[in-house]
Formats: sequence, C-alpha cells, structure tokens
Amino acid sequence: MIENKLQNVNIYQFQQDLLNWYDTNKRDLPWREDQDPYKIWVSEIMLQQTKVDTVIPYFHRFITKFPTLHDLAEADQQDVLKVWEGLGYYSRARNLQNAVKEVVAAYGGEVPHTPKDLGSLKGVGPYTKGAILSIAYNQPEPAVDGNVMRVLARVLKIEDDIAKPSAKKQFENYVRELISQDDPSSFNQGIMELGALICTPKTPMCMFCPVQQHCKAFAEGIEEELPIKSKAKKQKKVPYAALLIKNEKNQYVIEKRSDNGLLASLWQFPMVPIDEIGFDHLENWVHSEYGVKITLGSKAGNLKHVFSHLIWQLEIYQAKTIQNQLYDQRLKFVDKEGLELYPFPVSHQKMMKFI
DNA sequence: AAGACGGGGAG
DNA sequence: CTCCCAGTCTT
Repeated sequence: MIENKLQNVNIYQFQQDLLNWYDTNKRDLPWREDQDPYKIWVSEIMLQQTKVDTVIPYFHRFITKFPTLHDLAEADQQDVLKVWEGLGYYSRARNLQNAVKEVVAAYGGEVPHTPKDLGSLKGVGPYTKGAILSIAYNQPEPAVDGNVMRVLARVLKIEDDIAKPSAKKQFENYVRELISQDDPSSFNQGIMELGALICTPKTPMCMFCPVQQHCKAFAEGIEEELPIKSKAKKQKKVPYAALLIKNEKNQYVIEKRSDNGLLASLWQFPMVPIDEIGFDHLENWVHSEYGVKITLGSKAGNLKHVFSHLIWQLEIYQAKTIQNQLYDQRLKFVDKEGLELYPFPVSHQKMMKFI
C-alpha cells in the first residue's frame, strides 16, 4: 500500500523542492540558533499542541531560568511550573523535568541519541523522539506531527481519518520512504514549516507551494477537503463557586491542587462543586472540607473557562474568615502581592481581576 | 480505541 | 459566540 501511494512520486525532486524552499523561507526561531539537544528538546515539548508565536516568549524565559539540562534537573518543581504558567498541559513540564533527572542519573547528562533510550523518557513520544533525533542528531527518523499529516495527506491524497491513532503509523512509514538521508533535520523541519506557513488547515496557499507539482490533492482540486478528520466530542459543563476568601489581615486563601490530574500541582482559589453539594450548603461544605469557617459575601462575577474536555462555569464570590491560621495542608494565606509567587492556571489568573 | 489533559486564535 | 488546532499518557 505504501508503494501504491508513493509510486508516482519523484522522491528526489520532492526532497530538493522542499529543502530549497526551507533554506530560504525558514523562520528565525530561538531554538534554531544552535543544535543544543537540550534546547531542541525543550522547544519540542513546548511546541506540542501549541503555536510557535505562543511558545517563543516561554522558551526565552525557560532557557534564561534553566540554561542547561543540569539547571533544570536541580530546580524546584514549583519554579518550573511558574515558568510554564499559562502555557497549558502542565504534565509536559513535570514530565520534562523528570526525564531530565533521568538523563543526569542514567546517561551522564547527555541527551540519549538512540530511539530506544530517548523514547523511554517521560513525555517523549514518537513525535518528540523523531524530532530530537533528526534535528539535534541529524538521524533520518520520522517526526510526524499534525503539520506533517496534513501536508502528506494532501500531497499523497491519503483519505484515512487522521484523528485515529492507527493513522499515524502509516504517515511514519511514508516519511521513512520520503525523508532526505543527506539532511533529515531540514527535511523534517521543512515539512512542518510548510504546514505552518503554506499548507495551512484552511485556505492553503497552493500558489506559493514549493511542492505543488507533487501534490495529488492540488491536482484534483480537493486540497480543502483533506485531511479527513473526525470531530471531537463536546465538553462537559461543570459549575463551581470559586471563593476569594479574605481574612482580617487582607490575606487570601489559596489552595495547592493535587499532584496528579487536571492542573496538577498548580495553585487556585478554593472551588466548591455546587452541583454536587448544593449552593445552600456552601459554607458548611467549606468548613468540613477545608476546616475554614467562612461568611459568604457578594458575588463578584462569572467566568467561563474552556478546556479541551470540559468547561468550568465559575461563579466568583467574595467571602470572609476571622481565622488567621489554616489547618489544611493544601491551604495557605497570601497577600495580594504574594499571589504572583505561585503558579496559577489562566482561569484563576482571570479571577485575580476581581480582587 | 477512547478519554484526560490547556490555552489561544480566526472568523 | 463557534470552530479549529493536536502529542503523550492512562485506562
């Protein structure tokens, strides 16, 4: 089946057209300034599910704070999360630090350069493994992300549902056939760059495409119909009362979230799942859950926060407590200025505007 | 194979 | 508002 899709493709010409275009059109990106495997690694983790423009400032701050793999390995996890604050998918940061510790412990601080060793590290899946091996170590390994699937689905007219896990293996096999042995780094980066700049999800700029003459979808005028991708299902709505609890010293109660699951190890203002406990029992529930006696005050506003799999509907309330001491390990009093020392998810950064 | 896991941008 | 984007881990 691979032979069938590739039999009419001039592989050498495809490589040359792509590599020539990439050479003159690649963006100047901070992780392209050298071939430091650590920096390539950090950038590839940040770029998962995240656009280049969003990543750039985070990458600068991260490398300034943790210039080497050893700096990251020795860092406090809360400091790592603070630099990651707002970027999302926080398990990426926790897994990256765990993996870096493993590299120090098991590989003398040198990023592994075999597929087996590299792929065994936490947070390094098939894509990231191929990206590091090709970009940092110039090995002809596939690095199939969404861009690559979109470009190849169009060029080769692949009509499988790319949302299915089974589809990705096929694309890796195509890349193994197509990839330049002379410059696998530029080939992989080039095809991703093409997907980001020309072969975009909507209204691709086929007139400027360096591989237009290789593209089956363009030839048939079906580039807008590919790739085929099934829709995600809708998110569940979850209502909460989120509490800005202030004591008599103008300090606020904040809570460290569990070290696993959603927004793990980040901080938040206490949230009450009102559909489970009922709004009338709010003060009692806070007392039994957190050991904090509060008096509910006025409503400060509403926030809707959308995740990929659920929607938080937050009703923000002011509340008071006369306690100056907390007995729950998760909780802490901090003043307004102290809030910025802790990593908060974006939803709770938005809540701070109501203070 | 399906669900958990964030956040941002375009229209 | 609604729709789109999409790697890795867990179940």
